[in-house]
Amino acid sequence: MKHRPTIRDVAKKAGLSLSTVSLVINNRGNVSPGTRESVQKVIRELAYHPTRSARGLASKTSGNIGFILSEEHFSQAEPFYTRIFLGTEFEARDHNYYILLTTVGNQFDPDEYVPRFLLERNVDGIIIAGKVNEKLISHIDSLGLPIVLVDYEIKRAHHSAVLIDNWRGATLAVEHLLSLGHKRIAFVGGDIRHPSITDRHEAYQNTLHMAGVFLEESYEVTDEEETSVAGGTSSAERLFASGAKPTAIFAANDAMAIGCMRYLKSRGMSIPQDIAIVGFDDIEISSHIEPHLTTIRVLKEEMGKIAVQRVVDSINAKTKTVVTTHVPVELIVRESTVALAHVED
Amino acid sequence: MKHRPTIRDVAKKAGLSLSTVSLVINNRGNVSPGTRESVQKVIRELAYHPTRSARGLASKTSGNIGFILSEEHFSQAEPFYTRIFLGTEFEARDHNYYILLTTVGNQFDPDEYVPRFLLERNVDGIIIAGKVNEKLISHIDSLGLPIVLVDYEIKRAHHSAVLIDNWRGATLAVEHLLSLGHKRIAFVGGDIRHPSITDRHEAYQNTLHMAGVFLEESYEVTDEEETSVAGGTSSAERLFASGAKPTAIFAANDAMAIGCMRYLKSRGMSIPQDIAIVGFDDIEISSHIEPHLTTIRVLKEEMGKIAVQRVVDSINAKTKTVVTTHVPVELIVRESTVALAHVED
DNA sequence: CCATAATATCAAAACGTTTCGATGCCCAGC
DNA sequence: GCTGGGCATCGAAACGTTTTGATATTATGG
Repeated sequence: MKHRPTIRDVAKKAGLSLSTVSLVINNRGNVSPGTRESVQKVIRELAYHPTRSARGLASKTSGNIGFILSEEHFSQAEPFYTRIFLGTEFEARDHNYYILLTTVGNQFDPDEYVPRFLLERNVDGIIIAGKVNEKLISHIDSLGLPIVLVDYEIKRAHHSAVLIDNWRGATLAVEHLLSLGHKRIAFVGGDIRHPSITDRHEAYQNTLHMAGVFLEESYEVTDEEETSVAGGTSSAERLFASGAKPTAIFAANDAMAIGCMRYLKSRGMSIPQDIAIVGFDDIEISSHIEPHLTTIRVLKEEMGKIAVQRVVDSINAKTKTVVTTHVPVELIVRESTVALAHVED
Repeated sequence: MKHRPTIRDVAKKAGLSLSTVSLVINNRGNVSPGTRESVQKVIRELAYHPTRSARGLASKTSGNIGFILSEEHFSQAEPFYTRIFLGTEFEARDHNYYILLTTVGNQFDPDEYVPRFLLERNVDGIIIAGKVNEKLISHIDSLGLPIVLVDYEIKRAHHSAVLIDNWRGATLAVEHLLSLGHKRIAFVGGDIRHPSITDRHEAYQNTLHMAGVFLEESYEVTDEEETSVAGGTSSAERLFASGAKPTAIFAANDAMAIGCMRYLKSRGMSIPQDIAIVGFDDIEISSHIEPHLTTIRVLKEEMGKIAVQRVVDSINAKTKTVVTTHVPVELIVRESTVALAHVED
């Protein structure tokens, strides 16, 4: 008996059939309490543990959850989606799943490349973080795998999603600036086609509108390709080149806010005295950069955690139900915002 | 034909046996070029792809690599090992492996808890990051799985390891301070039992010794439990309480350096004018904190990458060979160090 | 030209589970 | 006393590959 014990060994020692042992292992079927207990005893004695691949083959189940992220988001420094991913790793453990990570390009052609774990039937459900090609999503749908979207949304198709309360976050941010006396509040957007950014933009406009503040178009820079630090710098540059004279900037995320700060500093403006600035996401750097950035806190790990719960629910559910969760946000006031010194305008 | 094609379908359509098709798939055995090609053609036509669990069951192989991290290191904020982990995720993709992550406590009792992927035979090799219980390591050894250690080392047992060039890094750091005219250079250590910290400590002592600098024991604080920000703060406090009058501090890692900075600032000392400080690791915060921290850069993602290469090599190798890699380090001079203003002593 | 070796292919067994349908049993209901 | 139905258990098939050993064919060397 050099080999690891198999379910066969357990059955033999317990004097029962394979099927009964299997039923005990999976807590299923009608097994008498006495039998159940004696099987469990034998399992303990032999230190038996079922093999994942055998189990997978027989039950068409993998015990894994696929995590899909677009390549551009999984850059070394990406502080946002990476956190969500780590959140899923934590939570998966408690549900006895493992996370398989893959990245995908912006394009998707099922004849060209399909994530390996899909081809190999190696996942029971999928978590998609951020924006990916919709063809990929419908391809996964056609495989019948449960999908949970994180920080992304698709209008027509119905999928469970874990979303940021972007509208409220952006509203909090702009109201904070308004309450400090700012009126000429610029918006710096990045990739405005991402649903999250779109929402933040609209909430920005709405909040100003409700407050009776009307600004020229030049106060909104929304044609930047990348919602990144570099994008923030170039957006800030164009903002000021356009002739706008903001006293505050609301950036669509912390990366862009940091990019703006970089530009402002390079032009000798001081933050927050000359320009106040608010970000969104509360990535780790934000609390260390100088001045510490006022921002909207998003619970990134929490989003990953919820995503795992959702996808596990879907895997176990017989009936397909979609659930959309909006995780709450919080305004974190730090040093990059201060009351407007002298009221102009 | 509603189902996914199996290897059987391929064999039938190609007019060959299962075995031959399998040989083609795995690029093995003697298959005539013509046959090989026609099989590949059929595979393409049917869009066939082998199933992971079936393959796993038959070949006793999982296609996964286990990543083990101690719980305390996988805290939400842990910026060091998390990076190594992400590095492995990247690299694994290129080798057609997936990474399964698990955390373990400081204690290890094989009768109590064993990582699930070991019980389920769901990994082909193991990467261990940082310090974990040695009993766990020998338990894995007894399973016959290849192990690669990252940022950890065990004297007696021989395992492949990916290590930081701690000696050189610490030497660079201290020499940098010496070259700026500092002599009273304190060392703040944290968990001195971790091999990496030990090495840094010894290199610190050696470098001072070579330079003919001799300091009292009070300049070394090495009895802190945690190599963390909090540990840094409390170490700094005790350093100054001991009567030492350092003009510079070499902290065993960035977290501790940041902790020290926190203490120094709270006591109204200015960095680097009153006290220069050097860290180790170059975590992301270090380039954003004020003043930007001078430190030793460690290529964390690179370490993860190398670890994957090593473990994949070991998996494929018939003969067990151990390889130790020291990844190079680099001194990054930022704002927290400056030449000593007036020479004392 | 024969013996041996290398090449190409195949049939069958093995991998370790889950699941399906069958079977016997005991008990409730009429 | 018979019938139908849940309960507990079982035997066998199924899951989709790889691997092993056999066999037929072709090449190689003396």
